[in-house]
Amino acid sequence: MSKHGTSDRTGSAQSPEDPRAMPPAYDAQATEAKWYTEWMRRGYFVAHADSGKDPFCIVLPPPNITGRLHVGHALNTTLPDIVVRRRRMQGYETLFLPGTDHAGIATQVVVQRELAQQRIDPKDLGREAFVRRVWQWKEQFGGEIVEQIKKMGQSLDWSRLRFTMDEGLARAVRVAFVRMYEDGLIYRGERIINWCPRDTTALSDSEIEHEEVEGELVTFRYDLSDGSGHVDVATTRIETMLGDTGVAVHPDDDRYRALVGKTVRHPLTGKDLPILADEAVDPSFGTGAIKVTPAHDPTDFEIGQRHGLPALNILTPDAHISDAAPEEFRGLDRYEARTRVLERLRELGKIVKIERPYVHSVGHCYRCHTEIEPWLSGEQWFVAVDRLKGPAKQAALDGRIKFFPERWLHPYVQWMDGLRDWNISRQLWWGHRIPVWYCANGHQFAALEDPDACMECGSTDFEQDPDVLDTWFSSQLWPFSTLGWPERTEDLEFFYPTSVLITGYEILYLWVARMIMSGLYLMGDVPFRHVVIHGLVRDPQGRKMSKSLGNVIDPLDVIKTHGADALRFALARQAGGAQDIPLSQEYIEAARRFANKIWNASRLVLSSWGGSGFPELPREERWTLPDRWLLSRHQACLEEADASLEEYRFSEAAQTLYRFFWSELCDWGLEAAKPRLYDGTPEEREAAASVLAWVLERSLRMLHPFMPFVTEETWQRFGAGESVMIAPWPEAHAEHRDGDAEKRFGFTEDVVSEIRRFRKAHGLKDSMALEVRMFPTEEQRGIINAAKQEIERLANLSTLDLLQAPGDPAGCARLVADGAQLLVPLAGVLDPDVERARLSKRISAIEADAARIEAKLANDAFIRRAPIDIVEKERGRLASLKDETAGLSAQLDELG
RNA sequence: GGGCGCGUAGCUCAGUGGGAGAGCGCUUGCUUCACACGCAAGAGGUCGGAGGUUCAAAACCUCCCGCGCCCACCA
Repeated sequence: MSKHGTSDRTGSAQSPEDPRAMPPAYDAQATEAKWYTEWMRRGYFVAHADSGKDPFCIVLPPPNITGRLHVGHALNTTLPDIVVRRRRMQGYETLFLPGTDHAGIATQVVVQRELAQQRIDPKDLGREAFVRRVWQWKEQFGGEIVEQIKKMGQSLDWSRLRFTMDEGLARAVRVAFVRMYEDGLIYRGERIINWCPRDTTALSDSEIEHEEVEGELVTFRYDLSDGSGHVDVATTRIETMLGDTGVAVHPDDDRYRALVGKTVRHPLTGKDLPILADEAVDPSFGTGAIKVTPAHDPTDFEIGQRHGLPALNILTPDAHISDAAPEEFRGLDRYEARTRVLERLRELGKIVKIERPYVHSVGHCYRCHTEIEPWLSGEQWFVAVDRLKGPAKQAALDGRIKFFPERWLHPYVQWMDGLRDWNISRQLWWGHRIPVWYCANGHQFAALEDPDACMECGSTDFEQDPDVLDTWFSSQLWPFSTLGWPERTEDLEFFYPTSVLITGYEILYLWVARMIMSGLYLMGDVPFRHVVIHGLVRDPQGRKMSKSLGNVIDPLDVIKTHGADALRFALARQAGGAQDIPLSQEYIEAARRFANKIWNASRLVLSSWGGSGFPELPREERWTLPDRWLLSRHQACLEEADASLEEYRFSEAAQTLYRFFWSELCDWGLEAAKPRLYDGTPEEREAAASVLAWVLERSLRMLHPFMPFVTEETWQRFGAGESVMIAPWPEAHAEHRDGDAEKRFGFTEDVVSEIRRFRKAHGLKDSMALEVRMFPTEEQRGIINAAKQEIERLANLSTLDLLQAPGDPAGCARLVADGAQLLVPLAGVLDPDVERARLSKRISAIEADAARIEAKLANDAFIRRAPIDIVEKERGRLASLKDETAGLSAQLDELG
């Protein structure tokens, strides 16, 4: 790449050899293809733990390898990249660490589905062959995912790419498991778990999605065994009564006090079931008595435990009626059984009433959406959370971990409070196999390495637990397992705790909360200091993106047509306050146009600026009013963007930059500089170009985290360094803030706009230069003199004459702008009707304004209580409005 | 049952105590030496409703209406 600045390009025509030659339209495709490779080649993404800089680390939430990414991932990777790129420019040693997640159940399901299409039953393949198939799947989609992420421009350190089942992380999982096992935090137990009958595996509480379902609440009758009466109980799952082993009432319930200790007779099995008293029963619900089904309901299981009731499991793993039930129901699936049991009870006259529809909440599998069965599946592995949740809660409460936005703290704390032991065993093949072995002599042991013999007795007759771990068990280690834990690597020492975690609210509990627990337990410190929660990307109608709706957007399609910068900016511009993001074509197109705007603004500035390197401002004495205004606005933009980004308010920062760049820099700053750029003395040209170059170059740096490609491509043309990626984040210049310049330039904007309005109202051609006279106040005279040629150009005036005495308004159209009277000697040629309409409209608008202010000022309480500067401001506004109406009204009178 | 978010221009949304904003769409004019992926001007809003606090409310408080989400062992 050739260096620039060896020749003076000012005013010279662009030639193909000119390295600054820029075509009139920005070419995102070419630029993006070029720069990502180049950044990689130069090693900009690679972190160095020994650089001596302060560390800044974000681990990417690892996408599942279930398939290609969707635009939700574009958001998920872009927001952290924005943060990382800015911190890198601020001089931190940044590590943005990529990886993918094996996503146990989710991936197993998609691979099974694929096999099903080839009519292959995983059981026929066997465990090992099946797992090999999944690894093949991983190789394909893991690779595609990486390519997708690269296309988005994310500055991830690919030399540290990890996968939740790679060798190092498998080791981490083992060490974590064994440590927790030996510490008594992991135990094996038999209790009711959430069972997905379709995936035939247990699920944790967090993997259940509750949904309102219309069912029926059936109240049926249990007759007392001694025939002396009955107890009525209600249920929404009548088939489970096949597994009833008792009836329970509240101990203080007088209605049933006499029945406690007696038995009822099961109408379908003939067995006697005890009536017992337990605090868990809510006497105010239904009949106040409940059927107890220990094998199929968590509450009932606990009641059964307390009272020594047997657990009668009447369901098979795929939710058919098991052999434990009476013969006539065996083999039925749960819904058929529901109907049949109801029929039988009705025949027996045991149905008391049926409430239908009865809306209640039912758990569904978060992967396949099948109704969950609370089920006694046999032994499962659990993480005991009591010792983990306290510290995890405390870390958030005392601010060691901060949530952005802060309102997510409360759901987190509440979730921790209500947390119960975590079921981590899954009856799947794809995942980290539980590192526990059982020997023929009944020993059970956990081991870091696959053993050759039983660690207790040396027996070689042993086998490993067939289950795998919940995929989130490995995910929870992500912030440190990826850095090398359990080894005390340089990376781990340097980058842990990581700085920020940025992710969607949907995995706050599944993932974020657990990383905090495990980080505190295994590392002794929080896994990250800030948690930034963002929303979900939705379709333009606000619907979730899903394959079944067919509204999934592949980020690569967007990038192909609009560019990665456009996608990034569109997302960032809408990513505020953890709100969901309805991603519409319009936003993306607006962002694409913005990239083009950046390109063209750069084109203009670079064609005028002859320097090379970081632009330097001219001496302050040379700054014109538009310069001062622009520098002031630019500084304001930096301050606002910085403040927003420190709090991770991406949309706010993006909007601030967008507005400054387009509405201020381009619409006014560049336009106001043109008189000097095109018609000024060489000194004026250079000064104007330098100010623009200085502001633009810094603006490109500020925009770089959002739009890395277009900013790099344009920034290169300054010849200020290797890459904008590693250029410093702009330093603040508080001294550039200039309220006076902003006020004065605001006046010139008003004058220009007023003249443009006038021209438009009368349909005067843009090409027709107007002559305008004014008799300004001293203050106005100063302002006009400071920006006369700018006003003339912006409003397309032939001359703007400043009179020494009030001019004769006869024959002139009168305009007012911010209290200043402007005379346009054109009255004779203007349509009086149009002029009258124009004047009337302006006058009534002003009068409405004035009336409101007058009412305010007439309010005694306002004068007394409002701050003096507010009152003065209103007085000033009123006075100037009065001035304006006076002139306009006079003219209206003259027109008759 | 508990908690949270949202309701502002036709659409999507920003705006948290002092003159109602942006993008897109719409109307009108303009190929002017960065950009028609553009420039300029304009139309369009009882800021969900009702009370309250305040000199002053789109913003703060209360209630209500509507939409959405999360949590919960409502049998």
